[in-house]
Amino acid sequence: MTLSVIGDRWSLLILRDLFRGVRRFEELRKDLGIAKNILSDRLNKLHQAGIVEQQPYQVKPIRNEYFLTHKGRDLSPSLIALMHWGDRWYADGDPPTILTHSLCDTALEQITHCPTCNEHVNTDQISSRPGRRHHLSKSA
Amino acid sequence: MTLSVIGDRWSLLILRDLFRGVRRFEELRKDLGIAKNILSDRLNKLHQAGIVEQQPYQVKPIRNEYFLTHKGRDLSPSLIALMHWGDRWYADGDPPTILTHSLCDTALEQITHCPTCNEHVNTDQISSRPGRRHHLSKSA
DNA sequence: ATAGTCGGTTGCTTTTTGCAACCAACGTGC
DNA sequence: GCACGTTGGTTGCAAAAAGCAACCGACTAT
Repeated sequence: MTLSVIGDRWSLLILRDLFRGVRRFEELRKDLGIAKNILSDRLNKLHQAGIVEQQPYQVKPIRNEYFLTHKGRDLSPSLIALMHWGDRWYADGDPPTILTHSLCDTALEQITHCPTCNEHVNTDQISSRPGRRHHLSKSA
Repeated sequence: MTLSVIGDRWSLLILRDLFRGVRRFEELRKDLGIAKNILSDRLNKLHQAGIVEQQPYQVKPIRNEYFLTHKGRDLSPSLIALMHWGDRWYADGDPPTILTHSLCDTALEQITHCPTCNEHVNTDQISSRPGRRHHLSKSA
């Protein structure tokens, strides 16, 4: 499910840019180097999925600015985590984008937390178990 | 960069399965419904990218089990975040996979944390600023 | 020995993406 | 008012990626 929405070459990059405050079609296209028809298609699909909101800043012809919905902003932990991963393993200088706490401008961290032990959990202390459903699905 | 490695329809799903403990080719194929040639290709690419490790459990012909490397396990915060997002917005019952703290079997949480304020940050308190580099790149 | 499974590879079809051309409506200069 | 550039698209065609079916060698179970 999740990846049927954002699991292509461009959607996450578009979302990252929207997150970063890029709003207009042409800005997105230039920044990402994406073909216009694909960008158009992805923005519409993300809109249909309720992740992106279109706000016309002009009618005749309709011209939109693109914003993240609540559902879209709710992807931020994923984006932060992916960006940090890229920074750790592919850093060749300063990271291109830093997400910060708007109140103090500090770069944010992602923490995996155990509510029972009330402590930080690092990656080799993570197990997995299936949910109650029988069939496996593509929820992530 | 990041998305040139994991930004396709299957890689994240494969990683999620590996994370979940699926080890063998045929298991992956059945679970995901992916074509064999694509699975073969993705596993090789992930191997080349240093994300997946191949351990032969049989020679003649060589047959591998697939494991995550440290670099691969380091994607877990991203996977957790994406799975949680899917659970929140597309839940139709119990989540298909639950990641837990191996010490106490509690389902894990993802927290966005500000090291300066030393507190949890929710999505509408997040800003972004560019890193020092001039050109924009695809690091996440 | 026969059948079935596992982990692939090869070749072909279908789907997705990329690219270039085009277009309508606006803004800008004159 | 008119030419010219910009923005935000759409359309049509070529290229790349993914899906599908067939095959294959080595093992395993009967």
